[in-house]
Amino acid sequence: MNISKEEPIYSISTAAKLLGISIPTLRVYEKEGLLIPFKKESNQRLYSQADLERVECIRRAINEKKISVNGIKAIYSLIPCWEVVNCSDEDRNVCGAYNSEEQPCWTFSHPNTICEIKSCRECEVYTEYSNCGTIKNLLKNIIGKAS
Amino acid sequence: MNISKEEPIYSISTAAKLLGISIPTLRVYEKEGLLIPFKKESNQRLYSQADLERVECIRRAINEKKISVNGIKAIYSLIPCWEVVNCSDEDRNVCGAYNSEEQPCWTFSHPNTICEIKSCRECEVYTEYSNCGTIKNLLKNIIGKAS
DNA sequence: CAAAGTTGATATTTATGGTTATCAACATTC
DNA sequence: GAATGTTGATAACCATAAATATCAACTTTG
Repeated sequence: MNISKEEPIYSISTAAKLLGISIPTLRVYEKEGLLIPFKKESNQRLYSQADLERVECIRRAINEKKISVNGIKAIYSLIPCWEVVNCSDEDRNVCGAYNSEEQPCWTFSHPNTICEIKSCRECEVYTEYSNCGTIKNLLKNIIGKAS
Repeated sequence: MNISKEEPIYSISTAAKLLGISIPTLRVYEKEGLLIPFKKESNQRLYSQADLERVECIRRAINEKKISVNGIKAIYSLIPCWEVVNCSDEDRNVCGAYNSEEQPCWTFSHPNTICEIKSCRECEVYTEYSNCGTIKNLLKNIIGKAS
């Protein structure tokens, strides 16, 4: 079931335990914009299974591939979000994400764009294409449609 | 004149001096596949003005943007070289670069592909699109043609 | 042919990014 | 309402990536 994988159910302490890392580390990843945990009204974080896998992915990039956090952010910023969400030319002009090479698009607020109302945590760009090793495949697919 | 900017004229010691870095650092960048200096028959390296600018670009990524060397390599690997050189489907199947997310395409040998005969140092992929902040623009252009 | 510069490789240094510990204030739970 | 867990923030730690120093062997240069 897809729904269960996306369901935010783990508190930050259990998430940390399941991942074998500390709580501050999870907060740092979030602060850096690598992660968007669900937040309930009380501002408490909740993590889904998909979130945990995402973190494992990030950890592999840092610890095995030796890519720095800022490197990961730069890579995320290359995702052609404008094509995935198919935003308008006007949107692109005013969108900080479209013109950034340092921050993932989901770290921006998107006033006056199609993304304004969307929740980035649930956006396809964030959920589908910022996982391990899918970005180049996305590029292949998108560009493939052209030629 | 374009020709003078590409002309390999600086020895490694003068290149290092001009850049304000040490000789081993230049060798490391090369070993990592970030740089392809010209080599004369004697195996001695020669650097062009364009090479120097390229190194400055790399240094900015490392020192200011805080992107690790492996991060830079991963970013370079996302350049859609297959589209730039317009290689065939068969080429893509056998090309290590097409399927790598860790190494820039120019760090591969390309037997039985269109790139086999090309010198990567002079290839458009290497010279045009692996400089500071041009990759996302390249993506915008290529994808723009599609829609 | 002597001097200066190059080669690749290894060892060393150093700067810092990634992680964690700790804190007071607040929220939740039973 | 007592115990447990959360929040954000600051400070400390530590592993290691990035840079450099050094080496013997070999080239080039004047």
